[in-house]
Amino acid sequence: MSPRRESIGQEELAVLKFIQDNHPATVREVAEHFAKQGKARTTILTVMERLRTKKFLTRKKIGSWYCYSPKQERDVLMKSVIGDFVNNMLGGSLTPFMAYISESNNLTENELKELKKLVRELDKERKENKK
Amino acid sequence: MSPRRESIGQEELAVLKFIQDNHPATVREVAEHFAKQGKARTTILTVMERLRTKKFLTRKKIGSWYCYSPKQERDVLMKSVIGDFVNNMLGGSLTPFMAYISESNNLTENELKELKKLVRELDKERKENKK
DNA sequence: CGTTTGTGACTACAAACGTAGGCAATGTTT
DNA sequence: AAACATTGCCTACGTTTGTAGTCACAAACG
Repeated sequence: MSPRRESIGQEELAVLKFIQDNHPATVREVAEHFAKQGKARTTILTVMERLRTKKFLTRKKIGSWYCYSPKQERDVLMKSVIGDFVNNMLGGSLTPFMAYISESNNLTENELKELKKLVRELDKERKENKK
Repeated sequence: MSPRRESIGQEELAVLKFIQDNHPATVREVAEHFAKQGKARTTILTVMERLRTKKFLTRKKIGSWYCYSPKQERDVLMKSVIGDFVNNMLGGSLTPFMAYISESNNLTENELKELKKLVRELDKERKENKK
């Protein structure tokens, strides 16, 4: 009876995203980037090793240092992060999310456009499945 | 430099939701409900007290025992839970969320209907703001 | 009134995450 | 080769969340 969420934390995600955009990456490269936010080199190292334990990263020795690469693409990762959130926190329902979008007017022009496209697609699928 | 996320955990949210649906509630009532999931009475007590510390619950002594009530309505709470998630994990962008909805076909008939309504509303707002 | 039961406060512990220091091995520079 | 820098491993500590035990006090019951 202990918390075993086996998920990913905020900082871990930040590091993982950076590596997804800059792989293969050494610890030094990643640490240099996050040094701007005051993070110590060993902090980044620890996070990266934890991400490796959790199977979000792989590493390979090239020459005399390790190069890390992501196991999954950005969109696959985000899908699972969001899926966990929806299941664990929203109880699987998307309704609260729509309320959120509707009440906090913070959709960009582009996001609204995407949303419309999404609705069209879903609608089309729905009709095809109905046939 | 420590994690100060000041948010709400999965189990805490479950307890809070139950209280929102059944307030005012005593610890005993809540504990009885969660006993089905094997939770001990003191576990629920601890969670409820933590929720009180975090200002999600208030309590009032009625007779000789405490009655707990939520500080906020369900939709307000969910809005802030989702807002935190979007800001902390998605970096403020809703795009990944749309990708999630689009790829994991798990919208109910009703959710799709809500989504369409949402788009119509947003569109109308957008046009009015443009004027 | 004494015993049993309910209730709440306090304490505790494990796991996950964020953070980082120390140190040894390896690489670089003069 | 000696001194200095880079890199990786191990250990550690604070906070948050999930879980629960102990204990004291209050209430109920016989």
